[in-house]
Amino acid sequence: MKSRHVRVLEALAATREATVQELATRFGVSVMTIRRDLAELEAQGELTRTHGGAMLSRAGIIEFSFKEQAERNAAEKQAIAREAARLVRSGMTLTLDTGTTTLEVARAIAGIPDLTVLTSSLAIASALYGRPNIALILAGGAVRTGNPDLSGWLTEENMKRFRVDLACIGADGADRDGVFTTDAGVARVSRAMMASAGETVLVADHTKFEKPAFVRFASWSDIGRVITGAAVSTGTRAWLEDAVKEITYADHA
Amino acid sequence: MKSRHVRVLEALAATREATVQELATRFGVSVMTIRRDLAELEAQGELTRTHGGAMLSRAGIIEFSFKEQAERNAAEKQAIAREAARLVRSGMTLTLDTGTTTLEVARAIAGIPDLTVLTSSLAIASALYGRPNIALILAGGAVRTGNPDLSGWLTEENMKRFRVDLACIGADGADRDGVFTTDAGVARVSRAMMASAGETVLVADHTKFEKPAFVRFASWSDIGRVITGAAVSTGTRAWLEDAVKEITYADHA
DNA sequence: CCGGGAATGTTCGATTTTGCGCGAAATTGT
DNA sequence: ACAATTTCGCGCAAAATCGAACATTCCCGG
Repeated sequence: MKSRHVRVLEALAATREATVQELATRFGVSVMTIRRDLAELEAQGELTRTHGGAMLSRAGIIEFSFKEQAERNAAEKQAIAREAARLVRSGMTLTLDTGTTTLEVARAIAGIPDLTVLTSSLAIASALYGRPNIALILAGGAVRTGNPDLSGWLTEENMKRFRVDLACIGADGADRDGVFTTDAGVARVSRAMMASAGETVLVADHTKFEKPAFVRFASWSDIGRVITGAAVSTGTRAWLEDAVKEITYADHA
Repeated sequence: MKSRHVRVLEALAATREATVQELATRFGVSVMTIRRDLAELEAQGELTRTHGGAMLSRAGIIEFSFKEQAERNAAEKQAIAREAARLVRSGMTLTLDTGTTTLEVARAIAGIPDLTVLTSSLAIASALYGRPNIALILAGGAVRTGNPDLSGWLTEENMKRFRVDLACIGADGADRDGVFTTDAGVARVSRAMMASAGETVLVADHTKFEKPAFVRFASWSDIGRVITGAAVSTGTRAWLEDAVKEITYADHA
């Protein structure tokens, strides 16, 4: 039933409006069920009901959607994000890398006053869009297919034009030799981010460790701080604490 | 058992949602076991339970919304967009300005093969995201508050780095003296777009004419072609046809 | 081979969701 | 303005689902 709510909204996102009858046959339920769905969604402010159907809410607001990849270890990532947010003070400038973990960081810092955020992720841009307390700068570049983010030479060059207090970067893998990602273009963007930041913090959940991933874009000497989950193995902690000065193990009870 | 948790998430990553029954038969366990799995995974924030099954929690719908008169003259704007799409051939490069009319143009050209689109609008980027036939480049810059688009010096400089076949620009107003918009930053971006395009086409519905709007960002000599609605007054047509070579009046029955 | 604990299966009452009938309300056509 | 048509929503009953308590099976070290 909850899933049908989402589907109704998706249907409306495409056609802008739909009749009760259409939706009922589309989902194979009775009209009364659709009516109840629409009533709830209207109560949530998601749409506006009309006679015989519904249209997208708030007369004249258009909604668009990017698809974000399925997220794993959500609770751990949120705990990591909360720790990362503690590094951020009012008035700071920071860059946020692409990734689901950094997206959680974006959500965690959304309430801090007077921030300037530079990012290459459209997902993060969406999450912070409309916040009056955050000046949001999107690096230009080619939109990657399949992932809502930017990469390419333009993205890199744009990154080099800025200097920020803190770079918050993610990763697809990490081992003794350094930090990895799966996409070469994203790797170059991440390097540019680190180069123009006063401090670099790596946010990565425990599953990323001991798992290399195609492109090594940073060595541990480039990383000033690591925030990860409490579930990292003791074996990993051994060499990690040797390679990086500041390490935080975020705990999600 | 831990492996089943992962496999449940994998199954959901594929189908985005599943019923308890499906999962139970799929893994050869009882429904109660699946329920317990789902309860744990929900506690970890990995998914959202529904009645009868579960769906991905952060199955991320990323939303940009902007408040403008969108439904106003929607049919006319779509007719204009269809005409504009006829100018676009496979293999072309083009820039799309911010605005609801240009957004309709983006939707109209979404099916044309092998296009390269450069835009400053997050709404357009959203509409064209995921299309394999369109190489999408987003100009960098500051995200405007209240409107899902980019402006500022970075946006302008990025625009200057490209040369495209066609620039499709919108407007908030137009009169004998030229073309207007309400935001000075957007005006500068539009100017940069026109400067780097081989041809410029203005798309604007009939309500925009005889209505200046703060910043004049183009004179009629900069505009190669105008596409508007059939409802423009004869008085306006008189001077417009004198100022611009190619004019198309799109008709929406 | 045995015992303890965790995972799984089963039963059954409570909760939620769904569909239908009918009168009220709204929209449309004349 | 009036009437015909469509749509809406409330109450109630049927169906499905959920969750707690208890029984059973599996795993693993001693």
